[in-house]
Amino acid sequence: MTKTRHHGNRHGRSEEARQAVLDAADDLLVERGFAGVTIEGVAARAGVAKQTIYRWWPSKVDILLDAFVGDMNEELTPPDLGSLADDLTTYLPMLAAFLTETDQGAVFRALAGQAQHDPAVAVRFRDECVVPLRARDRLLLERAVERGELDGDLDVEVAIDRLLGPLYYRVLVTGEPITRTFTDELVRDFLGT
Amino acid sequence: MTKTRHHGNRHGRSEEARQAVLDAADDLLVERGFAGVTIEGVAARAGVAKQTIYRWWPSKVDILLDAFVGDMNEELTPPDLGSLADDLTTYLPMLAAFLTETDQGAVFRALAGQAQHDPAVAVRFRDECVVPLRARDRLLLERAVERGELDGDLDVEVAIDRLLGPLYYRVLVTGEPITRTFTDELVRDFLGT
Amino acid sequence: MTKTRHHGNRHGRSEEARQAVLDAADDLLVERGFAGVTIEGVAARAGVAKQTIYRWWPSKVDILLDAFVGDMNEELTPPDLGSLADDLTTYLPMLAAFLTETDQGAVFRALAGQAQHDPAVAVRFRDECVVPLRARDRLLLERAVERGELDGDLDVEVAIDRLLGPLYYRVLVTGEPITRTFTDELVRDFLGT
Amino acid sequence: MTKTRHHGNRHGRSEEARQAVLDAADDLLVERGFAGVTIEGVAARAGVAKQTIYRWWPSKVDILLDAFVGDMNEELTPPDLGSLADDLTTYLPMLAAFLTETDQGAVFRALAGQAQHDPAVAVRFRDECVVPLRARDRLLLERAVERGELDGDLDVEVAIDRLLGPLYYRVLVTGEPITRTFTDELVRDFLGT
DNA sequence: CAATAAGCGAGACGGTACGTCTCGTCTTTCA
DNA sequence: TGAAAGACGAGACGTACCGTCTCGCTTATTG
Repeated sequence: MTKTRHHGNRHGRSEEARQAVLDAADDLLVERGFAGVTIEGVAARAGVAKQTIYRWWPSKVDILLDAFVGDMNEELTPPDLGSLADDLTTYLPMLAAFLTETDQGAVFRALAGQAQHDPAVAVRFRDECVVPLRARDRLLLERAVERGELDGDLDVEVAIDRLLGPLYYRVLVTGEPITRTFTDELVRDFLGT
Repeated sequence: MTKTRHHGNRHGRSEEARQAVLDAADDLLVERGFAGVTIEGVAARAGVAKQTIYRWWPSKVDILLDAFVGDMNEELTPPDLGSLADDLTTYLPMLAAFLTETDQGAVFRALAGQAQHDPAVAVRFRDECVVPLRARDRLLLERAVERGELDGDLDVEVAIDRLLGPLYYRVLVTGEPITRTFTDELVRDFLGT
Repeated sequence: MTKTRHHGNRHGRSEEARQAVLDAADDLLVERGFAGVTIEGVAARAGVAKQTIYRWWPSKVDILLDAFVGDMNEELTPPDLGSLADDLTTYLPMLAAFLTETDQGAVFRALAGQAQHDPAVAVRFRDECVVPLRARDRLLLERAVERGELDGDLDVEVAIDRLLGPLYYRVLVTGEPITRTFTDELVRDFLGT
Repeated sequence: MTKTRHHGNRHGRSEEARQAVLDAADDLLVERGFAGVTIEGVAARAGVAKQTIYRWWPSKVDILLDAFVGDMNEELTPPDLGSLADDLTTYLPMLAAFLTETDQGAVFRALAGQAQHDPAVAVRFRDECVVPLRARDRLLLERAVERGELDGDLDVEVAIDRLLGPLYYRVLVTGEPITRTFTDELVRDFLGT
C-alpha cells in the first residue's frame, strides 16, 4: 500500500508535516542562527501553512525543543568500557563534540541561550534537554558506584556538576576549544589520581 | 545652577541622554526580560529619540554591553584576606550572588544568552564581560602564586575553568541554587585538601 | 415513525441539514450582517459539517440566494383590489416594508450589495431576485392593462422602472425613509392624475 | 526646486505615498473588483508599507471614499445651457455614463454595495458620496426655480428622487443599460410635457 | 555677536514577522 | 455514499518593531 500524501483527516495530525517542520527548523537554525528561525521561514521551508505550525507548537522554541528531544538518543550513547577512567576519558570528548559540532548541539546551545531570556523556556529546557543529558552522565557514575570504583556515599548530582561544569563553561561562556588534554585533566582531577 | 535640559549642541553628545538610555535598558531588561528591551521601548522610557540611540549604539546588545561594563567594577571586588582558602571561600559566594541576584548579573546572563545566538555578540561578550570577570578570578590565583600557595607552573586559565566552571554551569544551565556548601566543596576540591 | 437524525446515507441529501443551513445563514445575516455570514459560522450554527455546505452550495452567496428564493413567495403578495390606483397605493408601502423591515429584505439588500462587487453574483441576483420581484410588479400593471386602465402600448418594463426606481433608490442609496406620502406621490405621478 | 522624494518627516504625511495608495486602490478595484482590493495588495502596488496605510486610513473602505471624493469634482460638471429641459437632457446621460463607465463610477458602485453590508459605511457613503452628487442634481433644479421654470414650492429633494431614482435603479439593481431614449423619457415625464 | 553646525525630540517612512482568522480542499470514520 | 469531524495549504488581517530619513529646535563654538 503506497501511503499517499494526505492533507489532514479526522484522526490526528499529519506526521509528514510534523517531520518537515522539525527538519526545517533544524536546518534554518544551523544555517542562519536562532534569529533566522522564524515561523514564516519554517513554514515556507517545510511547505506547510503557518497555521499548521501554530496548531501544534506554541512558539519556535517549542519546535526546537521537539527537534532536540526527537534525535538526542541517537547521537550520544555513553560508553561502557568496564572502568570509570576509560568511560570518562572517552565520554567527555564525545560530549564536547556533541555540544560544539553537531546540529543537535547547536539546538542545545540555542535553547540554552533562550533559557537565559525567558524563565518559562528555562524550565522546559532543563526538563527536556538538561535532565536527559544528565541521565547519561549519571549512568556512567552509577555504574562505577556499582563496580565499587566510587564511594557509595557520593552525591552524584554534585559530582556531575564538578566533572562537567568546566566543559559546559567553555562551551557556553568562554568559547575556548575543548581539547583532549583538557578533558583528560578533568577526569584525572575528578578521580583524584 | 539650574542646568536646563539641553537638546543637543555642536560639540559632543548629551551625557544625560546616554545615562537615561543605559538606565532604561537595564530597567526594561530586569522588568520584562531581553525580548522586552526594544529600541522603541528604551527610547520611550528614556525620553529620548530613537535616532539618538542609533547614533551611538548599533544595537540593543551594544547598549546592554555598555550598561554592564559601566557598573561592573563597583559591584564585585575580589577579597584579599591573606590566604587563598579564605579568599576563595569568600569570593565564590560573592560571584554567585552577583550573577544570580543583581541587575548586573541579569545583564550578564542576557548577554550570555544572546551570545549563543549570534557569534558577533559572542566575541564582544567574551571580550567585554568574560575577560574582565576572569581578570578578577585570575587576580586571586596570581596572588596565591606570589605567596607560594600555588605552584608557579599552574596553568591559571585552566585552573579558573575548573574552579568556576561548575558555578557557571549551575547559573546558566541547571539553574540549581548555589549554596555555601557547594562553593565550599569546590574550594576544598580545588585546593586538594 | 421516529425519524432519527441521520448522518449520511445512501439515499440523497439530508433535507434537515439543508434547512438548518438556510436558517443559520439567514439568522447570521440579520444578526451580524453580511460579513458575519461565514461558511464556518453557518456550519457551526447549523450543526453541520463545512463539507456538507460546500457539497451543495458553491459560496455563501448561493446560500443566501437559496434562502431568499425559498421564502419570497410567502411574504409579498400583490393586492388585487379592482383598481390600479388602489392596488398601487397599497402595494408600494408593502414593497417598501418588505425591503426595509423584513429578514427577506435584509437578504435582498445584502445580495444587491454583493452584486455590486461581483458580476457573477449580479447575474444570479437579477435572475433569481429581481426578476421574480418584478414579476409581481408586472402583474399589477398587466391586470390594469387588461382592465383598460393603462394603455396597451405601454412599455411595462420601463413603467416599472419609473414607478419603483425612486423607491429602490431610497432603499439602496439615500437610506431616506419611505413614507406613505412619498409612495402616494409616486403613484399619483405615475397615473398622471 | 525639485521636490525630492521624502520618507516621512516631522510635518505630516507624505503626499506622494497618499496619492500612490489612492491610485493603487482605484486600479485594483477596477481590475479585480472590491474583493481584490486588499490592504496588502494596495500596499504592494503602491510601493508603500502596510503600516503607512493603517496610519492614515482605518479600512479599505476609507481609502475608496478618499479616492472617490478626491476626483469627483473633475469628472461630473452639470451643464448650464439656459433651459431645464436642455440641462436635464444633457445631464442624465452624463450621470449615467459617470456611474457605469468611469473608474469613479466603479468606486461609487462598490461603496454603494458595501453600504448594504455595513451601516457605518452606509452613513459615510451617503455623507461623502451621495450628498455631493445630489448637490449637483439640486443645482440644476434650483437654477430652474430661479428662472421660473419650476414651481418655487417644489420639494427639490423629492423631485431628485423621482427624476433620478429610475436611473440609479437600473445602475444598481437591474443592470439594464441606460439609453438616451430612457433618459429622454424620464426628463419628459418629469417636466410633464 | 550673529552665523553655523552638531545633537536632540519627534515621528513618518519602507519593511519583516508576528499570531489570528477564514477560506476552500482533503481524508477518515461512522451510520 | 452522505454527513460529521477536523487537519491541511493558502493568504489577508491588523500590530509591533526594525532601522532610516527628514524636520525644526537648541546650544556651544567660531568668524
